[in-house]
Formats: sequence, structure tokens, C-alpha cells
Amino acid sequence: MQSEKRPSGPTFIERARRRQILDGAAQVIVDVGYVNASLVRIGKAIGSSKGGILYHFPDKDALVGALVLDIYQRGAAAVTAAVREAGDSADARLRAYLVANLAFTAAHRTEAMALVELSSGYRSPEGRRLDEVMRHWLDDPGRSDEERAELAVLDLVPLLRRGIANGDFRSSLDADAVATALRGAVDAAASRWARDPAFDPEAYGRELADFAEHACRRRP
Amino acid sequence: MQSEKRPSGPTFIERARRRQILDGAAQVIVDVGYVNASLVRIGKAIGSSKGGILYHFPDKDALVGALVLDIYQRGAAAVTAAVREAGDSADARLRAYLVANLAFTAAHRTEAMALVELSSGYRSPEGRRLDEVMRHWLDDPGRSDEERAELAVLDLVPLLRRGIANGDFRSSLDADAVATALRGAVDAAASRWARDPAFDPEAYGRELADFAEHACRRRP
Amino acid sequence: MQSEKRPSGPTFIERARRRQILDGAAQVIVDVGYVNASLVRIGKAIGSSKGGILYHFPDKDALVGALVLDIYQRGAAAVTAAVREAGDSADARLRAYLVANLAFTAAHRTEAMALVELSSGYRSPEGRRLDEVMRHWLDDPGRSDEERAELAVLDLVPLLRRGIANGDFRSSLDADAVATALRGAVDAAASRWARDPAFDPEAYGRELADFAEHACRRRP
Amino acid sequence: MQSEKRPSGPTFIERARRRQILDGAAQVIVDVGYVNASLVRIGKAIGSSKGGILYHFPDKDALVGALVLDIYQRGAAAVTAAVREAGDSADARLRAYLVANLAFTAAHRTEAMALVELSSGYRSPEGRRLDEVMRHWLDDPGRSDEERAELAVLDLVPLLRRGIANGDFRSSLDADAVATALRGAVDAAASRWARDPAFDPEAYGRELADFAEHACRRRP
DNA sequence: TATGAATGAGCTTTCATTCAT
DNA sequence: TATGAATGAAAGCTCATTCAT
Repeated sequence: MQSEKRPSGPTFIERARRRQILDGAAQVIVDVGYVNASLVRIGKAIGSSKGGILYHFPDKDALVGALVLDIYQRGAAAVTAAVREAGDSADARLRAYLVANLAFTAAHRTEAMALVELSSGYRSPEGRRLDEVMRHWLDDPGRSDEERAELAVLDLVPLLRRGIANGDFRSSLDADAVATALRGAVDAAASRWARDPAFDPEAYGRELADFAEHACRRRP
Repeated sequence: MQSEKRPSGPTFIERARRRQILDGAAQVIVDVGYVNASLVRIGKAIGSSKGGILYHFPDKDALVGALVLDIYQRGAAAVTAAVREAGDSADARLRAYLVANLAFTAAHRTEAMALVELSSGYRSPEGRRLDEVMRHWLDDPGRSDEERAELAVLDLVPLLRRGIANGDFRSSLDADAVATALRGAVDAAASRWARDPAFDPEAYGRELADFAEHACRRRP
Repeated sequence: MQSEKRPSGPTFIERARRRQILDGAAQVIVDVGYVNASLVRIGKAIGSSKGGILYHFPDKDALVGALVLDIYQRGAAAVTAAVREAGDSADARLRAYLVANLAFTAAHRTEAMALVELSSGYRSPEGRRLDEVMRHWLDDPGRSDEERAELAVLDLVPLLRRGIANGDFRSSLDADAVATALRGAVDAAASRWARDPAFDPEAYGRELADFAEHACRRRP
Repeated sequence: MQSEKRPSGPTFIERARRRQILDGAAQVIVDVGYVNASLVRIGKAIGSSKGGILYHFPDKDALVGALVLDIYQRGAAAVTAAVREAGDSADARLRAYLVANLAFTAAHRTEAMALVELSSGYRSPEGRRLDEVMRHWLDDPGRSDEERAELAVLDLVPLLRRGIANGDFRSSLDADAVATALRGAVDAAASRWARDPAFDPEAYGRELADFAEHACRRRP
């Protein structure tokens, strides 16, 4: 963001270019892996030069950061909306969560794969993982609480706890373990899809929701 | 494998050195990520020089390959044994599968994490993922059928199908989807453990088994 | 110099902008060194963009050239005036030369430091030193004899020779060596001041004049 | 220094290579200036590659640091010896200091020029000058007091003060100013020689010593 | 069996320069 | 008159790989 001076913020054209770069980066990361996703390659993918990219982002880390945040936010927004609309039943909310996640994956194949790729492929030069680095970003006082809240929705634990508390879910459920398991199951979709183009994430989402429902619901 | 020439196969000492290198490599990969796991670093970790490593492995890819295969085989052996001992009930076999996987993770923290790290972090120079490369290796006529069979156990689909067929599992179960989901849930443990040292993989294994049981078992 | 085309010469506003750029450049060069004095940085220092600078100067070398020449001329003018006013005694002229030089340094801290910085830090892409490049500029037929004469005053040799010839200075004096030494002593002030803000160039000038007087004057 | 493990320190061959690199670096710095003295250029100058240099020095700053320290130490050693041999008269010691400095310049043209070049051309990425950076190095607890003492000899102030105190030098002498002036005069030799190959540093040294003697000695 | 030395491809980054507006 | 955008050369640096010993 070169144009921070003017309160109007980045121009329309600047935002468009950044979008294009982010999209190109995601594509390249998915195609060749983060390890091989050099700035030159990304530049070529969007018909530009590495210089052009570094004009819009101060360095590569900033580009990756912007990409991750962007995908996270879009994903979180979609999931938030879906969960909110699902009403108060824990059952319905869990289903909405899972289905929305996989609908997002289905609708944004590249982005979802890029995110998975980065989640484990990215390491800061000091060896820090994406999670840690992201926590840093979020702790940045520049970030709004709104942004922080937005991303929190991806945490399943509270949702599960409420379900257990109000009796929708069986009391023997370990919210923490189940949250980890389901998150893993959700993320597995992108990897699976990457090596099996015939994979259908939305169908998988429905199956996963059924699966989770059977596993969680309290039996009379 | 330099020593293939001699019919006697690798000497004891040679095998010991390879072991040491593989262990060091796993450790370094977990510590700093595959991106930063240079041969020098691995060499330092085992008190050797990179030259020493390249004497035992033709190149870095071969080292990674050997590491992955080694972990896979050890993991598969453990899981195979557990599943076999579990008897014929699909329920018990599934539980054994999950528990054994996480017992392996618990007992071989470094190896399990390295495997996860590589699963998504590794890319051949041409951008091929670990799965693809491994399939290549397995197709290598030099590999025995036994080896191939050994690894097949990690595929949950047949196990689930049998359970559905013999009525242990509900018929509405989508074996393929559930296999993907559970594999994702299993792999999630290592990532989780990496960023949360208090995580208990064995407890998680039991919870996951309960979870899967509730989800799969046919209700009367 | 874009505006050479118009017979009227540079406008007032154009000259003002050039002044501003030159001042900014000197400041930045002193602050971060010539090596780090990029056009962007200079631009920022004057609240402009590098494009703005390159409108007024064809390239960076031209900017540096203009800056050096500008400082040289101002310095030479001050010294010329002082030496002329000092009358005919070699003693007085030498003192005037030294004192005027250091008065200029005192009054134009930034410029003096920038000049020293460039004297040894600047190199043309082919490796030519500032002196050589300046000689090129001066040989440019576009320069007036007046300009050339103006700068000649900085050469101490003639002044010293006259002092020796008319008996003010001891005959054993090596004009060339002393000129080199005193020039070095004068230039040392700026470097010294740069790393020691408490340094007083004018006091130093007086001491240096005393020193030179003791060294040069003929003893009866 | 790769071979820190063994107490024997760097091997003979390693030291020889480092020497060669330092010499090449000095040469290139003198030829094209520090600004243009890239690792590739230095590598070419010694018939090597940048990789070869970076094998022996962790990075470019370390190379420059080693070079500067090396020249300083050799210079200081020569001057120390000369001053010590000169006896107790301040007059003789000052002459020895100046003559020895210029004898060193004469005998080590390239090194002396490189040092001058770096003194003002070098800037750390943060803009710090060589002096500041060197002070950092010397403050490094790894350095011996001996090393620190060795370099202190280059400071003229104590020598001058003693001369004033014991009546060899006139009491009106400002030791600090004179030290600055003479150091400037000494350093000027290398610059002068660089642009005038006919310059004779040793002759200059003698003239400078005469000049200083006339300037400092107390008149009866 | 292993090390020390060296190479060069490739990476990120900086920067002078160009050009359309 | 000046800016925003983009380019590409060149820099410092990392690293897998090679080779003599």
C-alpha cells in the first residue's frame, strides 16, 4: 500500500492489481507448492515481473500474509453467515459450519488449497509456523476487534460446548478433541481434492455433516 | 544406497549411520520446517557434514524418500499388527486402527510430525506432491509386493466397506468420505501437538475412536 | 536540466525546486551515506517522489554532479572573497584561506559533510572517482573560464609558492606537500564533526591557522 | 572459519585462502570503489566465485570487517614499533609516527587506499560509518585487551600532550586540533596517491614531519 | 568413509530508470 | 510539473551438488 498518505486509501486500480497478484500467488502456490512459489513465477503467472509485485507489497512475507488473511476472512465471513442463519439448535449449527466450510472449498478451490498448502508449508525464516505468525498479525494493535472476532468463528469448541450444555449433544463428548478432529476432516478435503480432481467437496460436506451428527447427537 | 553393489547388502555400520541420518533429518524438519531443513543443518544435527550425508544418499530427494518410507513402514507395521489382533468385528478393527495410529504418533512424536510436515510441505522440483512421488516409488519394480501390501493397510476404505457389508456399520455410511475424514482427523493430531505441547495424542485417539464408533455403528 | 530549450533559462520556480532537491540530497547523503542515498529516500526527504527529481535532473549522476558543483562554487566564492580581502601578506592569505574554509564548514555543516562523503564515497559506474568526473565536467566547453578560475582558488600551491618567493615563508617548505597536508587537515574537520557533534570547526580553523603559521613562517 | 571445532584453529591452507580473498577485496575496492566492489567482482579478481568467498566469510560485512581489522593491525604494529624505537623525545616520537605511517602507505599502497576508501565509503545498511562499526567490533568481549591497546597507538593526542607537558612542544598547542589535522594530513596521502601515481608518500612523510616539527616545537 | 573446498543456480530485495497520464 | 506503475539489472545470500583428498 504505497498510497497510505491520502485518507482515501488505495485507489480502485491499486486494489484491483493487488487482487490480481493475490489470485496469481494462490494459483502458483497450489500448482507448484509454496517452496517453489518464487516471486518470478508468481510474476510470470500474472504477466508481470517480480518488481511489479514488490511495488504493491513490501516483501514476500507481506504478500503471503495478505493472501492468508484475505482467504481467512472470506472463508470466515461465509461460515459466520451460514452458522448465524442456522438458528439455535447445536445440531443445525454444526451442520451449517461443516457444509459452509466445504461449500467455500468447492467455490474457491484454489484459495482453499493455497491455505492448506501454506498452513503447513510456510515457515518464517526463523522456523515459525503460519499459525504463530498469524497470531502475531492479529495481536497487531492495528487490527480491529471486529477482524479478530470474525476469525474466531472458525473455532468449533464453543459451538460444541453449547451443544453439550443444552443437551443437544451427548455429554460424553470431548469438545476439544472433536473440534480438532472435525477441523482436520474439513482441511483434508482440499488435500484430497488436489490429488483427486473427481472429488466432490460439497457431497463430502454433507457426508461429513451426517457423520458428525451421528457422532454427536444425544440418543434418547 | 551406495552399497547395493556388494551382494552382502549394507553393512551393520552403514545401516546404523543411515538410521542416524534419518533421525536427524526428521528432527530438523520438525524443528525448522522442511523449507529450512538444509543438508548443512541436518549434518550439524548429527555432528556430521553434508558430505557425509550425501555419501549415504545420492541426493536430498532420496533422503526425504527414505525417511518417508521408513516412517510409513514403521507406522503401517504397528497399525497392521493392532488391526489384526483386533479380531473380526469392524467396530473393533476401526477402533484399533485409530488408537494404533495415535499410539504411534505418541510414541514417535518427531517422526509423525515430520511426516505431516512433508505431506504438505514437500514438493519435488517439478512441483509434484509427496503422494505422487511415493506412488512412483511404490511402482518401482524393485519394491516387493509385500511392501506394497504393508502400506495398503493405511487405507481405511476396505475396512469400512466390510463393516457396512456385514452390518456392523450403518448402511448410509459413505466409506470414501469417512475414510478421508478420519484420515484427516488422525493427521490433525500431529499438527495440533506441534503447536500445543500439552496435547495428549493417546487420549485423543480414544476420543476419536468413540466419536467414530458413535458415528458409524448401526442403531437397532 | 530540462529547461535549457527555452532561451529564457530556468524559471524562478524551477530554480527553487532544484535548490530544494539539492538540499534534500545533501541531507540524505550525510544521514545515511551515499551508498544508501537512493532517489526514493531523497524524494521522501523533500516530500516528493523520485519521478519529481528525475524531472529536474536527467539521472542520478547529474544530480550528484550538480550538488558537488554547487557546494564547490559556494565554498570557493567564500574562500576567494576572504583571501582577496586578506591583503598581500602570504601569512595573512594562508590564515584567511584556512579560516574561511572552516567558517564555511561551520556555516554549511550538511553541505561540507556531503562533499566529504562524496569525495571518497562516490564512484561512477565505471569506477571513476569524483575528482576525475569533475575534471570532465570542467573540461566541458560549456563551462565558462570564470567558473574554472573560481574553483582554482582552492588550490593552495600558488599561494604557498608566492609566500616562499617573497620570503614570508621559509624556503625549505615543499609547497606541494604542505598543500596536500593542509587540504587533508581541512577536510578532516567534516569527518571529525560527523562523529563528534561537540567539535567546533571555527575554533579548529583558528588552531589550524596558528599551526600552519608556526610551520611556514620564516624564522629570523 | 569453518573449522572452529579443532583447537588448532584454521588450517594453513584456509589462512592462505583468506589472505588471498582479503588481498583481492582490497584491490577491487581500490580499483572500482567500495560501492562497486561486489562479491562477484572480488571473486573474479581472485579467480574464484562469490560462493567461494562466502564459504570463508559468513557474509560481506564480515569480509570487510576482517579486511579493515587486518590492515589496521598491520599498520598499528608498524607504527607502534617505530614510535617505541624513537626514544623519549616528543619530537622524535612525532616524527617517527608520521614517517612510519607514510612508510606503511608506501609499502602497502593497496591496503592504505582501501582503508581510506572504506573509512568514508562504507556504511552499514543502517547508515553507520566504519568508525562506529569498528568500535562495536572492538567492544566485542571476544577481542583481547592487547588488540585494543594495539590500535590505540594511532591516537596522537597522548603523544602530543606529553610533548607539551615536558616542554618539547609549545604550550599554546591544542593537542586535539593538531591530532585531527595531522591524521587528516596522513590520510590525505592515499587519496592523493590514488589520483597522482607520481606522488611519493615517503618523501611526503618527511616533509610532513618537518612541517609538524616546525609547527610544534617550542621556540627558545 | 567422510571432509573441506568450491561452484552456480536460484532466491529475495533494492534501485535507477522509463513511461503513460 | 509531477505521480503511479512497472521493469530489469544487479546485489547479497542460501543451498544442493560435485570433487579431490
